[in-house]
Amino acid sequence: MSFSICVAQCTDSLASSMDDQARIMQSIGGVSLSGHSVQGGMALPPPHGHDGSDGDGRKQDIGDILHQIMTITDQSLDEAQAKKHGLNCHRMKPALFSVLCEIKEKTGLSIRGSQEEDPPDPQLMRLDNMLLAEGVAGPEKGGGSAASAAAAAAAGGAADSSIEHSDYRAKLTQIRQIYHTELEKYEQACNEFTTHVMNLLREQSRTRPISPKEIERMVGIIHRKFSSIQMQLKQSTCEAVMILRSRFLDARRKRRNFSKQATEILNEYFYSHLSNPYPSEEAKEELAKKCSITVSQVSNWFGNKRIRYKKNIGKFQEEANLYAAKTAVNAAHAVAAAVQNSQANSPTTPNSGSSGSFNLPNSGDLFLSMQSLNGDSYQGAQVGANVQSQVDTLRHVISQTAGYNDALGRNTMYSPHGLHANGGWQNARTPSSVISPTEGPGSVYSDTSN
DNA sequence: TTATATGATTGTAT
DNA sequence: ATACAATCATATAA
Repeated sequence: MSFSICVAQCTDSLASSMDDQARIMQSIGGVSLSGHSVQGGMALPPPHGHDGSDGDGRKQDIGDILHQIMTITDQSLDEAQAKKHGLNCHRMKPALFSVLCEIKEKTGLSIRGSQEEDPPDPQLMRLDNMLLAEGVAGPEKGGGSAASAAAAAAAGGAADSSIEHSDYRAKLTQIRQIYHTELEKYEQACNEFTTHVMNLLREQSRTRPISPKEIERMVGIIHRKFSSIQMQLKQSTCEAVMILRSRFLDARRKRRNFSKQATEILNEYFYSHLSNPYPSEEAKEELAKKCSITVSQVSNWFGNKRIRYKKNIGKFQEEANLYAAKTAVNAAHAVAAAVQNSQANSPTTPNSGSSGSFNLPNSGDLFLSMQSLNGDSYQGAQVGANVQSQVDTLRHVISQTAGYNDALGRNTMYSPHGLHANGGWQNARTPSSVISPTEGPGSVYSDTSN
């Protein structure tokens, strides 16, 4: 797609258009003018200074002029210039010119121009919309190209998500840049060419019958040609974007399973927060760091896990038991320490951090896990209940690592108390503050059905 | 090979 | 914006 093609195409249409005119003129010279009067009623003015009443001479005169006009393009520039000047000064020129104009008007040549206003091409609109949607067209986000590239890089570096996306964005920016410069180039070329042609036609309109309307038409032709070129540009840009997109999508689709360790960590968190498996932003960041994955991957993982767990709790029971036991083992130590600590401090006020704000980094999680293990309701006052009893429960749980399932294949111990039949954990969004008074111990197992 | 598991994407609702 | 649900496409187990 280059300017030269464009010019060539435009020139083609110009040439063909001019051919039309030439043909018309030929027909005028050969037929119409040879008659007594011109079609349309306008008679030729009487030939001044020509003594002969001889019609043949007059015809000859006109024929000469027409011939000169027709052949002017065959001659060298200087010759043509001279001829042109001569013709312009010819005494018959104004009359002939006006006659030609009139005839041309009547021949209906300009009818073709009537259907100019092109309806908005649906395909072009489609392309425009897509480019807009992809952020190629439209306002440039983030200022200049360098700035936006930097912004993309910064976003990719600082915000977790798009290390892989930054590359995509950079490429997209590149495409956009090319698109815009090309577009500008075309616009400029179009304007240049238009003014050039207009000047040319204006210049020629002194010797040829060219109406302003026709110039307008010609400009229309040029513009259409250029816009078709623009469409090609848009199309290829779209294509490039699509290719880029699919390539990156493919790359992202080519998933790799997380490492065993990462899955372990995620599962541990999930099952120890079974009542409310919605890690906060900070928690996600920490998990992401621990698992060496991105935060959005953590989000994805939890999203998938929640939904898949909920969908088939029975299937995950074993896993639940496993991780519950695992966290319990860890908890045992931590709690033991906590017990010692609280005993040393004050028995009546165990760690008041019921919202998971223990001093120890993990103890919040552990508490929740114990609540789950307990089979008791998991909120508020229970958190502050006798620590020793929780330790007992832990021992109990640890002793039966296999667990036991009820008739529905659900373990009676590790069901998520926050999970409700109607659809999930939503009601337990804020674990530390939500209290479910209606839910007594034992009643929590009857509501998980699928 | 098929079947299941799993990470990612998309569309939708809130 | 976030979560959910459905779905895709691959990875891995059978």
